[in-house]
Amino acid sequence: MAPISDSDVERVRALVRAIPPGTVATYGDLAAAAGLPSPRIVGTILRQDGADLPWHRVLRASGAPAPHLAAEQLARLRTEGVLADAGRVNLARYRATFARPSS
DNA sequence: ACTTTGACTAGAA
DNA sequence: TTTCTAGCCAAAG
Repeated sequence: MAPISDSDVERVRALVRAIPPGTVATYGDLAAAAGLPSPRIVGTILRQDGADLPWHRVLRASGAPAPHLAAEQLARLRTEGVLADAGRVNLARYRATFARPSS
């Protein structure tokens, strides 16, 4: 399968940077907006090149963060006004909207 | 070249 | 509601 191109990486990085403070996005949202075939790719990219991004605004589809990041991530979100209930954010309320490769 | 891993998800149980 | 399963797909071993 096609390796992740540099342009894909940059596209995802730009999208993450574009998530407004106080809002969040899911891996699936980013994958769709970047035109990637699977949300896993977004995780792979953030693992490799996400250290300098506001990665704490990226959640799973359930509204909960990835398990190994939960503590740190929820703490950071709290400081920008994103409140989590029982370890999960109310996506209906905080989710940022993305322009997708339109039809 | 093959197998396992992982910052995922939707659907079933 | 939660946990489990199957599908996913690039990277790492």
